[in-house]
Amino acid sequence: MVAIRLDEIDRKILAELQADGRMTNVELAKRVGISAPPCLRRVRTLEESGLIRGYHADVNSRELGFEVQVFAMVGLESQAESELNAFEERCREWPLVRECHMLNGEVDFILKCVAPDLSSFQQFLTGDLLTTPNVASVKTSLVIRGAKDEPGVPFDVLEERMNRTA
Amino acid sequence: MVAIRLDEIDRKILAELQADGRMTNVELAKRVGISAPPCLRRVRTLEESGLIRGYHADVNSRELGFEVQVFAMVGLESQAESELNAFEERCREWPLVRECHMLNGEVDFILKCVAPDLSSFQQFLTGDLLTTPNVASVKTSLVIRGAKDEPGVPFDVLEERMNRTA
DNA sequence: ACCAATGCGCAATTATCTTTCGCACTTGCG
DNA sequence: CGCAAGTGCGAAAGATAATTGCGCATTGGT
Repeated sequence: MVAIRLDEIDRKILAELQADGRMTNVELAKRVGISAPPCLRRVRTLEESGLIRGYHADVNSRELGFEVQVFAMVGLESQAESELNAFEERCREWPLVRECHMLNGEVDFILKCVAPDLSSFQQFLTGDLLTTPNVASVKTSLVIRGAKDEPGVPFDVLEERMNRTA
Repeated sequence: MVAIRLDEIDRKILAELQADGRMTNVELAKRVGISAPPCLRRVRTLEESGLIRGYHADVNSRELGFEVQVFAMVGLESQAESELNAFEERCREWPLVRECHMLNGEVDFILKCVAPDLSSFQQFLTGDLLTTPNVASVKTSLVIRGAKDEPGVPFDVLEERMNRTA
């Protein structure tokens, strides 16, 4: 994956598509100040370079019946690379685990999980997570309420940095 | 927001749009097994009902220069509702904070943060987060590497539940 | 059995995307 | 300095997709 040089227009495109991924190409072109064809070419380039990984509908999981969100801090017995990989692979296979990040510090992994209800989660916790070999400790915290949830890039910060460097 | 009754087709639509938010309506209709017009009508209904919150491009923040990801566990002095709201409002204003969740247990909030580099984050930590009134303790953990990151709904689990209930 | 309501599919219109072409600007070499 | 090659842009035309209106079938209730 080559490092693509991004100009102001590319960054605007990314910001707009992050805000509204279904925007039409003509609308996008209008907003970033160029005509449609070169705009589409830039988008394609951004997609092929991997800077745009994809587009996803943001589905309200709570309304769909996943009312429980839990963060789980996991510590392992062994931190050998093979063991770390093995645990990560397990996480990829568990549908209730939506995110898995390896951390520094005393905890090895943090997992973001969803579940339809508490008993479903407990079932997963005791039946799957805690019975996984090499798992030494798990501390879970229920999400009481969400105050902010905007995965993505803060483009305002990015612009500021670019202007400083330029 | 009324509770919408979802049939199999609606759930397929949600799953497909979560996987690929830019899919054309005709392609979507083909995949879920109906013709284009009723498919579009269903999508509009799902959007208006709030089940689909929006569509977003998934931008590779690391490639864009945000190489640092940090989870911050925050404890407050006072957990009065007004204080909780005040802290949440702060989080919404900080661009480096992408997620803020209120938790049960000893920690009051967990924050997912991004930053261009460590010093930027430290600047935010010492300059903003730690100087915020009512913040009692902050424990941060750097993300070493990400193993899974698929925000959204596990539709396979949902289908299984529906079939069991039906 | 009838009627209303809901949802699907067809067809036509409208909007959008894709492709091709030509032009202007920059870059590098003679 | 001049010229050729490469790159990016905008305009226009053909292809594709989205949207709307309407008729019909199915369902649920009377």
